[in-house]
Formats: sequence, structure tokens, C-alpha cells
Amino acid sequence: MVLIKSEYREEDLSSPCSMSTSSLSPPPGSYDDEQPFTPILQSEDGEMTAKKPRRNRNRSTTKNGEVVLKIKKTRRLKANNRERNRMHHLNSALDALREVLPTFPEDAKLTKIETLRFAHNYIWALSETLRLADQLHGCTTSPMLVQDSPPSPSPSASSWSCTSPSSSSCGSLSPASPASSNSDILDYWQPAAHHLHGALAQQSLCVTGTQAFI
DNA sequence: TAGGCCATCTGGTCCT
DNA sequence: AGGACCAGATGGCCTA
Repeated sequence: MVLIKSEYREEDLSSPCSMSTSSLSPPPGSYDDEQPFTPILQSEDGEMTAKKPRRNRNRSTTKNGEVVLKIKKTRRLKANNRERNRMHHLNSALDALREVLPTFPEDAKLTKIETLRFAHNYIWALSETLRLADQLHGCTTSPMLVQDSPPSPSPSASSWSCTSPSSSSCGSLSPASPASSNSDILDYWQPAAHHLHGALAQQSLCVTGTQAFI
């Protein structure tokens, strides 16, 4: 007996959301292309004699071929279920990430790639702000701290995210980004800066990285 | 209508 | 062997 961890039951497969044409007609090379004859069939009834009609043997072969086919389809459906569930969990994590990111307007939903890029930039901005706060020794609440210290996304900057500590990953994040233009970057940075300023002011700037970001 | 975004299916590969 | 992960394919929905 196999334990299925998926939260989605079989009836979920029939939901409009999960239905696609590919599931209705198997692509080339899938189940329908499988050879119906397998070695398992040969050993099913060991008592087979020469007198046994060939007709019965063929019928047995076909029946077992159908069983194999059925097993494969069941495995595929289970795999589909797991994959769907996995993607749902991934999306849930993405939603959780969106919730902690400041967006203006509030109901604006970032796309997946935008969420990842913005989170990348936002974390970098927070880290940079804390670093600058440490440099000032004072833990004083200065509006100038947030407004002036982070590098502005000036047009001269090739890529905003590439100046971050994890610049090695910018190659995969920056190209063809919806937020790669300077105007888009400003759209993301400004809310982040305001949010950051508010958060730091509330906590009197005396926060550790752990306290602030966990 | 083209393009972007998304959900889902699918087969391959790796891991336990 | 079965599950997790991944990337490609496909089709639906929405918007400029």
C-alpha cells in the first residue's frame, strides 16, 4: 500500500482547473505506445500445457497488458497530483513572500518573477541600511539614514540588483525582467525605502538583523 | 490579436 | 521502487 501525501484527492483531477487537453489525449510515446505484452504474463499460470488453447493465452496477455497500462496510468495520475501539490506549495511560499513585501498600491499583486526580484532587492536594501546604521555607531533615528544612504538606482547603474552582495545571482535574475527598467526599479525601490524607514523608526533603529528579518 | 503570465501535464533524472 | 525536482510543452485568461 502506497501512502500518498498529496492533499488533493482523485476528484480534484476532474476539476476544470486541472483539466487540459494533454490529459485527454496522451502524447506520442506515452501509455498507448506501450507494448501490451510483458514477461509477467508468461508466468501467471504455471500450469499451462500444450493442450491449453492458444486463445486463452492471448486473452490472458491482453488482460495483463491492460493491467500494466492501468498501473502506469495510476502512477502518472499520482505523479501529476504530487506535482500539482508541489507547485501549490511553491505558490503558497511565494504568497507568503508577497505578504512581507511592501507594495503600493496595497492590492497590487506582483508576478512571480517580480516578487523574487523585489525580494532580492528589498533584502539587500535592508542589509545595506543596517550596515550603514552600524557605521554611524549611534543607533539614532535619522530620516536621512534611509533616504540618503542606499545607493540610488541611478541611470548609470547597469543593474540595481547587481550591486547587491549576492551579485553572482544577478545574471539569472536581471535579464528580460519586467522590473529591469529604471522606472520600474524606482517603482520598487521607493515603496521599499518608505517602508524601511517606517519600520526602522518604529524600532528606534536598534535592531539586529535577526530581530528585524526573522 | 500578440504577448505575458499562469496552471497543469509529462517524461527524464536524481535521491532516499 | 517511489518520491522530489526539473524543464519543456500546451492551453487558458487577461491586457495593451
